[in-house]
Amino acid sequence: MSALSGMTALLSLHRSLTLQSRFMPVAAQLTSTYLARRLCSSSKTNDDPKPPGTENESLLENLNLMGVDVRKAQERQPGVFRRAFTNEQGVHQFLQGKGASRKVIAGIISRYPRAITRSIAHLEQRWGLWRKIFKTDEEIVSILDRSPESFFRSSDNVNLEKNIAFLTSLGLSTKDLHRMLATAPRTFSNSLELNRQMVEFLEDICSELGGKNPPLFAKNIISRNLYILIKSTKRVRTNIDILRASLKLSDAELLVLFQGPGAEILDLSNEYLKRNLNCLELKMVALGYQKADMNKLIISYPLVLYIGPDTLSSKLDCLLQGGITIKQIIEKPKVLDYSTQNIKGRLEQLHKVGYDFQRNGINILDSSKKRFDAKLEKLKAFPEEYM
DNA sequence: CAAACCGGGATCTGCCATTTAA
DNA sequence: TTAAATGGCAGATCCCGGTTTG
Repeated sequence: MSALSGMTALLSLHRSLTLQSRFMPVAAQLTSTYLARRLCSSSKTNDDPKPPGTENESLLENLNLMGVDVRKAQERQPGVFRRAFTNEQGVHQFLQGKGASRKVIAGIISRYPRAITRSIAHLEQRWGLWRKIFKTDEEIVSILDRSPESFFRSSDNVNLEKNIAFLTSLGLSTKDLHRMLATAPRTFSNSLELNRQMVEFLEDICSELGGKNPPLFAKNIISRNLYILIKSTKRVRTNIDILRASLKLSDAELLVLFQGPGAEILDLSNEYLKRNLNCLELKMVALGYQKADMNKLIISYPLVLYIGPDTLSSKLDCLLQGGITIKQIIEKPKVLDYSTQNIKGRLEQLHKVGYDFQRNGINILDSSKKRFDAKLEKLKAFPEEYM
């Protein structure tokens, strides 16, 4: 051991790990290291219940060599550091083999230390399940880098497998599944039961509203809002209630709204949704419009409720100052998609060429930069057509 | 042909609280 | 009793362009 520890300082991390694991062939490590460590520590410190000795120190040393933020890791999951056995070397090698850089691996362990309690066999299996959805290891590594917890929080591979089968059975396309695992990876670590509850809840809503095809309703909502399954049914239910009470639509209209564009706002935090609803109403009333106008806006463009009060307020003011009416915005709400900065810039450019919004509408604001610029060139060349 | 419609793509974790398992 | 597993929460848009329509 002393020769080893003397050398590690000079060796690269990779080599030092390789060297250390020579004492235990990787294959054997999976099953036997737990025992080996146990035996090792108990032989040294017989009846001391919490042997501090070499085990914990070698863990700390390994983690430091890997560049892990040990302090942070200990704060997050102290229990991991009291374990008799951890598999940091195996996990490191595994991730390295999947193409994760040293920095990425360190980040993963720093943020989710429990990762080092997983065995290689377990990781291989889990990785294989993720690979049913992702085509490359790189994709998975990038998700782990972003959200280590999503991959490591559950050790239940059977549950993961069932989740994949369940989500597939809903009629979600492989593309949907791919996007879901990429953007809301936590969904796959949910218990199957939790996911099932949300789906059933959505189906119940459909039935409640007199819908004829609850499974399709649920599927539509999920594919339009990939985050829905990592929200609580309580949250979604409250949002549905809030919208139902505020918009006063018929059941049929609600059905269309929720599985259409409205799906995107079902996962907002309840308070946020309420606040935005209130602020929007205040703003509309202040501008001299009715609640019915607001409802029309929300129904055709529910994402308006996604916009924070300050942003929305300044965006509307900006449009109004540019000579556009609320009525026009209600007709073509997609303009609200664009940033206030963008809108402001475009309004200025259009004013310079004397564009008449009353005559020509505001659709021009809802276009990609390329298309807008092309249009603007034409306006400069043939201004008379628009004056 | 241009305008209008419409959906897609980027991205959404990291922490705390509670329940369950050993 | 401890650690592991699991559930839940807050946070808060913008842009592009393929396809359809007229």
